[in-house]
Amino acid sequence: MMTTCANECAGEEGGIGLVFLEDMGHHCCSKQKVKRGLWSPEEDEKLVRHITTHGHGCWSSVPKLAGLQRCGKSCRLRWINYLRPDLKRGTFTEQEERTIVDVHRILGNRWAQIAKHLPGRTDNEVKNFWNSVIKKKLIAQGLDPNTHNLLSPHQTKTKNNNTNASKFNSRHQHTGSVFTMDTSSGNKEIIDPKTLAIQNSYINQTTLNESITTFEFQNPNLAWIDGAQSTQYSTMMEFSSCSSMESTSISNSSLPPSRFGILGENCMWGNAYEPCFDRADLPQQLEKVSTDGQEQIYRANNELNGCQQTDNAFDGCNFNDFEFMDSALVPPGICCHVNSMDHELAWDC
DNA sequence: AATAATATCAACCGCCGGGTC
DNA sequence: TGACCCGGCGGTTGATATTAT
Repeated sequence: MMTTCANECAGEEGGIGLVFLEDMGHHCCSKQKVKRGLWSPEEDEKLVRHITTHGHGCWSSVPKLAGLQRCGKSCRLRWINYLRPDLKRGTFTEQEERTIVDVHRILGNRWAQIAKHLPGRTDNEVKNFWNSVIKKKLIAQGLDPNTHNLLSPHQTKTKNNNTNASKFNSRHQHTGSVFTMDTSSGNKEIIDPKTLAIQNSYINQTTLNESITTFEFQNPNLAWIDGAQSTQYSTMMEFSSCSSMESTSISNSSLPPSRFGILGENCMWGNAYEPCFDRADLPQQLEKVSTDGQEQIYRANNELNGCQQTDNAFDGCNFNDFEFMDSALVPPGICCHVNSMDHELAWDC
């Protein structure tokens, strides 16, 4: 028989000098006077003593059993976010910071999921750290913290005066990249990135030569890769050919190194660099590399679209600063560049 | 030293999905 | 089948700490 929280909470009385909530909020404790605000050391002690002795059981019954004038939700939150013995305190390490950025790129604001990749950290802690630190760093580097894509010059100007973004745009524009056109599908269905994140997008593999293999995300709804809402082509990435999941590096490639990692059991994340030209003009602005069945492989022309060499603008900037630009999910089991975690995300340029 | 502005983070609020009746 | 409860989650708030003026 289920015991209702309201019944359990009935009869509780507020103490003197505390801030109590009456007749509002806390739907589970609507008939109870509950204290709000910061927890006192005495309350913490009561809660810890109760949970270490009896376990929390039903959270709604914890306040009464522990002698607290809080609602069950508040007790649960206090325990999970602050009193739990396995919590890691202190500032986030660089490794943790990278993990947050990497996983956030895949999952978005799913803080609880992200926190699972950081032992001892809570979703609340991760969320606060993101909002107060990481978000600002990304913006300072000209990246949209929501999509992890480049901010447009306008957005960059609006959100931040830092000029790194425009510098990076310039650099990006002469990066040769390989793409593929999906000429067989007219499917423009827009897919939720979060949904895509849990799908096993099939990848088509094309070997261009002995050392370079390209992989195509065949799902035509690859909006997620470059942040566009719907595209009919998908970004290609270059990988060194190898036969296992062992770490490898790209050789003899004009591309900056791509980064990949394994996320959970069923998916893998990675990033690549995208071209700077308008998608609508894609076929005209790419040099055809090869044709393989229905797929046409293109390489971006370095001189296209008015993109000029602007290396000087990047003196002193490490390309690693921008390695986490674009990302995509690929299913596990393919071989690719997997040394992402070896790369430092250098926040300072 | 005083005040204002900004950053940090603990806690709350409201919603949602799953389970039970 | 619908109402209710609970745990969990993400967004937001507000108190406090820190930094700038």
